[in-house]
Amino acid sequence: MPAPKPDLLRGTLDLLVLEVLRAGPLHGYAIGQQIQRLSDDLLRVEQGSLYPALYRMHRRGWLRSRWGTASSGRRARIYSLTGVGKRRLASESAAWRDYAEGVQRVLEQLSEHGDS
Amino acid sequence: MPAPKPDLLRGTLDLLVLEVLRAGPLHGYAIGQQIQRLSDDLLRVEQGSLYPALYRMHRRGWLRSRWGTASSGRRARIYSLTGVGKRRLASESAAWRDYAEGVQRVLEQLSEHGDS
DNA sequence: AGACAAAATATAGACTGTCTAGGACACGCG
DNA sequence: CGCGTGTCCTAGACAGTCTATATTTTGTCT
Repeated sequence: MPAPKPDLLRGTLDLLVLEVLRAGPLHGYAIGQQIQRLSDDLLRVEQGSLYPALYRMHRRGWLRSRWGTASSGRRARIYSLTGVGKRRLASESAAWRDYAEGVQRVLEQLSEHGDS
Repeated sequence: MPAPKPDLLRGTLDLLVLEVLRAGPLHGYAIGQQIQRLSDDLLRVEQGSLYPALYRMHRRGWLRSRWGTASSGRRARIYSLTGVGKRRLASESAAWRDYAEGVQRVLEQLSEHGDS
């Protein structure tokens, strides 16, 4: 059962939320499930992490929100990307790729032949 | 100039240090430079992050340390992996791969065709 | 109908780890 | 002899996730 390292989630949660919303508006609870589903259960987001993250991103203008109805019929706060959010998604996405690439290089120890 | 997202480093710094030390003992200052070099400058670790991380890992028994001499001739604290550290490297490495894989799947949105 | 589980939002407080911003010391070189 | 730089060290600010708990509404089971 996932939720492995809090410190790994930190730094990627925003990216994950933005990416999930790229496919269309969704409410908070569903966003969490979608992350879990899309990642084939490799990732899990606790509610106590998700909601504060959504407020933060909303406050920063990356998300828009309105009250609506979930597919289950219950009331829910529906989030969608703003223009700023879309641009943010692009930059977070690029930052992640660079970072992951950097880690990968260290793990493979490709460089280093001792020039100088 | 790197050092892009503190929150990305968090969760991988331990892994990076362990991995660099896998190639052999090294002192703190050199570990930081090695991470930067191996990653082709994609990654950068501040001293204020590195030293506390080394103490933490030492305290947890992942690293062994002794006073020695850097290649420059100055005194330096040389770190090396313990048995626990090697095992830790393996598990951190696996956790990273799983996590990165999970993020990748979300970014590609491969699953989900809307069955139900 | 009534009870209970599940969906969905919400929040407080603890905890942990990185950053900025310094300071200290030793060595080598001009 | 003084200065730069390699090297170590630390305090405090800050941000974000976790655990835990509460609340409301809907659907389901007997």
